[in-house]
Amino acid sequence: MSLKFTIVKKLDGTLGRAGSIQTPHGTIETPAFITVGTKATVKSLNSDQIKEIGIQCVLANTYHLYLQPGDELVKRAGGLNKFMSWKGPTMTDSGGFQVFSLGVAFGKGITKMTKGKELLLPEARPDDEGLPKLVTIDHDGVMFRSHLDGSAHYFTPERSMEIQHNLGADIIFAFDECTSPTESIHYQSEALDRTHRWAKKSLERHLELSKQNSEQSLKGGLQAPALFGIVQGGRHENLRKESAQFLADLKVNGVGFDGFGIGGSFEKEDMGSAVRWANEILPEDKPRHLLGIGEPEDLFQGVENGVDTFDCVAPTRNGRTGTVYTVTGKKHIGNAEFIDKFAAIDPDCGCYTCKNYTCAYINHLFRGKEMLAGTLASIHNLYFVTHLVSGMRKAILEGNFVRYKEDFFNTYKRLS
RNA sequence: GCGGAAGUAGCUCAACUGGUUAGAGCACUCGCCUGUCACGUGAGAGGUUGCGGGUUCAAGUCCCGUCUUCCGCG
Repeated sequence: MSLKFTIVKKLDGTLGRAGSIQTPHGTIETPAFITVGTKATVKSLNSDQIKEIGIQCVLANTYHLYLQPGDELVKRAGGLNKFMSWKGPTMTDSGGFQVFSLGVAFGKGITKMTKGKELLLPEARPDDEGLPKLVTIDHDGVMFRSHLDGSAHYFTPERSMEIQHNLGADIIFAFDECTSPTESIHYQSEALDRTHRWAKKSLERHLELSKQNSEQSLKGGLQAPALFGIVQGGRHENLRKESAQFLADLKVNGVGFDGFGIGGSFEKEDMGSAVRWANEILPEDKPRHLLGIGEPEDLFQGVENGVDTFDCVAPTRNGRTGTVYTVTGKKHIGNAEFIDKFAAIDPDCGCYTCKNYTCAYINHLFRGKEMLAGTLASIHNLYFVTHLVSGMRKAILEGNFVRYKEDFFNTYKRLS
């Protein structure tokens, strides 16, 4: 496999560690925050801006790129890196999250992270009646109805691997079923069996394709990616542990996964323990990615519990919709208090936005619905989160992680 | 000066022949967003219906007066 993971230093008394992941397109120093670029673009930013922020890696999406412009086209373009003109490491998600986001979550306001356990009660679940259904799950795969034009597309683990190999990211993920936090333990268990069955099929097909790829790469084709298996199991300790063990042990012709993703949806307070259950079992010498997690408090929890990389839409989506991160918490930059605040979002921030623009100006851009608004806020938010996590790495290496965390939460308050 | 039309939320406009608590869009205020269906979305505040009389059980709506604006004619 084309990936090498090295642990440089561990965080005493926890599962945390600082290390590096070497990929064909460069090294990711971990812990690291990875930026989401679903459709081969970090929304509103170009490659130079992504690089200047200090972003190490971009994660794109299989389902979206398969629908548009098509994985074959991306392959013809020379792969994801060339297509989007990004020289650093890349990942692609398998489409497993869309089983959830376009499935049971579609149009119902259910999110990956629930707040308040009442949502987990069956009687609080929204009714299915009259709502559009874009996903049908069966034993072998998932039928998606395109959110773009309604056309039907059947995804299997094998198909997801083929698409991801065409896209050509450095790290790809097994096709899984991301379940809703509102599902019963019975359903979670059933879904987990599916995810495990699909994990094996993903690995098998991946190895076949890798063999073909390596023959092609001698002739100048794309290098074979590394494959991460995904741990599921919802909020349940036994399922999480079972899943971690299954994936850790899974081998095809003596070859296992190159790393692991931890997926699923959580009740806010349960996330840390769900991650710990998995990471206590997953092999220490393989990298672990926590899928779709990204608020500052969650990132600290993830790192302490042994997560190496994260991806999350929060910095970019929040930025585009007017919420910015500051050392005292999140703020709505479009609010009236910023109309005439002629100072940077954070005077001590080193990002391009804070070095060049005032709150008043960004407030004006949001009120005027100017495109630059989302760009400037995204730059700031990505810088904030990226450097928060790289700061954790530095703190682990220097042995002052606890103080780093305390200093952060001394001023940072959650909005809600 | 004469004739006509129109005055309803900050703005643009609704409200069948009089009939509950005068609505909507935008703007405004405040939320929300965690492997992107997303430059998305929810809620709230905001009106003595130009002003003054009258008819009626009941008036944004009908009548009279008055003010303002627009159009046409002098």
